[in-house]
Amino acid sequence: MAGTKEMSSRYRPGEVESRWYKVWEERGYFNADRDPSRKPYTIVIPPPNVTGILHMGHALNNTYQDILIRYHRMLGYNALWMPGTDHAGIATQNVVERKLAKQGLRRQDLGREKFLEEVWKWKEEYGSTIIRQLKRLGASCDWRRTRFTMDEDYSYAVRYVFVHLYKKGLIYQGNYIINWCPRCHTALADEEAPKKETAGKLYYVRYPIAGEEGRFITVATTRPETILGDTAVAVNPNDERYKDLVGKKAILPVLKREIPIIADDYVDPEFGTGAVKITPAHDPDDFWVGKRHHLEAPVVIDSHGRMTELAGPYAGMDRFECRKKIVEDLKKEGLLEKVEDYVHNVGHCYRCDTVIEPYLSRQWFVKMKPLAEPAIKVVKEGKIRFIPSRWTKVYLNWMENIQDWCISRQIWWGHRIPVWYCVKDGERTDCPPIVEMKDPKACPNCGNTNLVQDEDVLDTWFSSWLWPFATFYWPKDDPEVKADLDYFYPTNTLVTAPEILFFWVARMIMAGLEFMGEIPFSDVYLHGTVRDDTGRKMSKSLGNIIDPLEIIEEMGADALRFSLISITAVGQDVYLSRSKFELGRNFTNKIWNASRYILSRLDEAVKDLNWIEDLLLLEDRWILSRLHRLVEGVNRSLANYRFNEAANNIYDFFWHQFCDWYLEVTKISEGKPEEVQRNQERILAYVLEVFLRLLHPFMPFITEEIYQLLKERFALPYETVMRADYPRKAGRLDEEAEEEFEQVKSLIALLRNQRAEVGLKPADRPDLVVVTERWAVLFEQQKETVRFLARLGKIEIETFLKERPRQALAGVLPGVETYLILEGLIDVDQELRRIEEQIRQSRDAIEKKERLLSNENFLKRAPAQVVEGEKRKLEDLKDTLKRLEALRNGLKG
RNA sequence: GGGCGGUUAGCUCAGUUGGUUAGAGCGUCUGACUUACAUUCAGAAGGUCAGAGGUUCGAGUCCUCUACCGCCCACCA
Repeated sequence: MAGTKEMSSRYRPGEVESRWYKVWEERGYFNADRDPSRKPYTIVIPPPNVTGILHMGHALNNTYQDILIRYHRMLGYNALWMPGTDHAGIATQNVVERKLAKQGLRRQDLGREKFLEEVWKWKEEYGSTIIRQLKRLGASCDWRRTRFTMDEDYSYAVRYVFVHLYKKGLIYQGNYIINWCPRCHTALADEEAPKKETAGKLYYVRYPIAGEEGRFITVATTRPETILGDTAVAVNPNDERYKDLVGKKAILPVLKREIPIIADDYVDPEFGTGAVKITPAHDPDDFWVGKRHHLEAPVVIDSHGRMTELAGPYAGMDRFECRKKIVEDLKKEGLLEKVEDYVHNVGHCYRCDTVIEPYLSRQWFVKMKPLAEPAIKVVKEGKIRFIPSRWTKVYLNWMENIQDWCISRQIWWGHRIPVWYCVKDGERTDCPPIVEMKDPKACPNCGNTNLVQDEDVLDTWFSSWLWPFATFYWPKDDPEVKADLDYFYPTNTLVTAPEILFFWVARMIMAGLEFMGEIPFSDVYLHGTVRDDTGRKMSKSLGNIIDPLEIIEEMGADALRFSLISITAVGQDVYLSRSKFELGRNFTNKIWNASRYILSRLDEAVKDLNWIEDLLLLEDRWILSRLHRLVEGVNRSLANYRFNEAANNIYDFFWHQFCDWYLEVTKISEGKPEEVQRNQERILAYVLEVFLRLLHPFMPFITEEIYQLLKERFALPYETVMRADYPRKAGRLDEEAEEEFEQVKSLIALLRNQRAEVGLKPADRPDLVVVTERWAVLFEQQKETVRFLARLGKIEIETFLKERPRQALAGVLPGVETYLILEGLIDVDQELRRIEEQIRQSRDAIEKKERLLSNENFLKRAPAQVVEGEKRKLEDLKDTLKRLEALRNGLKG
């Protein structure tokens, strides 16, 4: 009563959700502290970028995590969801650079220190946006523990790891080709240099063979300016055409340098001429060929995209100008065989669209093979499992072919590489680089105090891969820290998108094993990608995003969460449109109204949920059994990460069993003693209460709101549904009640169907005669239910037909005939035709069943249970046919 | 070029180890303001489970091949 009066028929999620989130957070319900008396359950959040705003992918990802956390919290685990954000080096730096650009400034104008101050300022101001948005979603993280990958302690861990790996010989410096934007003058990650289909030309160029006048080897290239940096021509070792040329020299056009002709499997004999020019300094593939064959790598294009001194006569020219010029020169020399139009993929700077220049430079690497081996082992041994399991193969395949990891980035925002060089007179000395935990004061080799730190910062993933333990202040030498780690690590489940399986997941496994000596998590749940309803990935640039916050505003976080989970099958991509969220919105509305109704129905005298076994009616036994079945199923589904299955079962139970049937049946008061009615009220409240706990991980807000309203009426044992026990022990399953109530339901369904067919109005209440031996007792008991739900007048149950009612619509169920008395509405001929049709169908079915049951192999090999079932079905079919035939004869006669 | 996913009702998709007459949501059609809910209720129509072959007493489900769609990886100049 208190509360029920204010309950309007429209649920208002906005107010409810912000109110409860605040309460939960204030009361510390999200917090998890070490508690040896309870088992921990830990999830680390895949840290969103500080620049991030919540998109649908986050919404899906974090809903899964929140369901897992809330579920386990209710199961009694000490559940910790560790939150935080990632500094996201390049992305964040770009955001701040863009902001500066509006004031007409470049980062170089500010200088490193000032620029970093700007980034930090930006981070303080906007970095918590996504955290606030996660709260709107209902995320039950322990926010006290929120970490950032650039926190001081975290940076300590990063440095520790670098030093550790360096000392172990797993970090080294080497030359590498990176994506370089000559306009922005910065290195770009592969994903920041998207390949675009570009119309270009394929130039066929003749390289004369040294010492064999008039003989050529023709190569094809899209970038003739790189000829100047060629140090070899390569052919496939099995290519008969060129076999005799391997080992000989070709003369590089223009520069007239002699370069070797080499054989390498990399060359595809089918493409172009089957001969490839090798430019190790300006093509990533050629770079590796060059490595294998110990070729020189002259740099002919500089960081501004201009030709270097090594380009000889072209020095100082722009790379594209040079291309034109060199093509002309080749033509003049008669070395240009032909030019073809050619469409190929070229990397472009995602910021200014400049064509990327592959650029050779010195970078830091991590040797991956030694780290990968144990990480392969734990997956093969099943210590870490992927859900869905198909990702196991993808993971192993990548790990077994792993390449060394380039960890240096030429940007400013990030963890500065902890390497110092000994410098004298502005030049690096031959002293080895200094790599220490403490900033060095002097070179340990020569005592020189003029030390210069490496300019570069570390790849963002070099800090992210430590997330599962660095967030717990590892490797701080502190008993508290150690105890915390010992308790919460390894974590349980990692929930993420497959896009970062290699970037992040695989590396966390390696880091966990290397630094903790233990796997970082045991389960990896990989969910699908969120797409729009035409199948395109949702992205800002495509303009096809559906903003989760808008959906939350409009329909509530519960509706958003439930809709997402319900329509996303395990590991499948999900195609979204705004209308799909109506599913969840309508469900909240249904829950709200059913609850409102139940609360209003409860009699003053009803003070507890303890229903009395002896007073149970069929429908009560039925709904209780269905509830217990649901509890069992939901736990099974959740244990197997089948979130959508759990959600859909809960939905179906509540809407189509509990509301459509049970709630309706309990409205009948005729023939129900007072105490039985009171008992049903208790069951209504009981089912609702269990249902709320069952649903809570999916829809935390509305369940809490209603739970508290219920609490005003009943002495519920829990302060909050958040900390209530999850229903898990299935109560008794009452198969008899389920079967019998299904009989009643099908009788009602048949009658409703017939009513609709003849177009009866709701107010029309025809009488009914039911003839049945099998269900006579049951139907006699359930007369009121049938009468009420099928909107009938008088019902007579007979065990045999005394006299066929003349004006009646007949129906047949196994073991049952029904006669709906409809004076003046029956067309005998039409009736006859309808029954004839049913007889025909019935005979077909019987024939099919008899064929099956006369098959000896079936009888011999199928399980007895199946055979029994089929036999019973045949009996029912025969019974139905018999009744139909009797009906027909009756009508004819 | 490899690997993976998908193809089931008009649309979007479920369908756990092979076992009744293959389900849901939306949409469509018919009817209803039946005092919790029109974000609702009752009812209906709609499927040779992409195609072919195989295994089996029995296949949407397992195997092989084909077609189309999509994704990921890869060094085609």
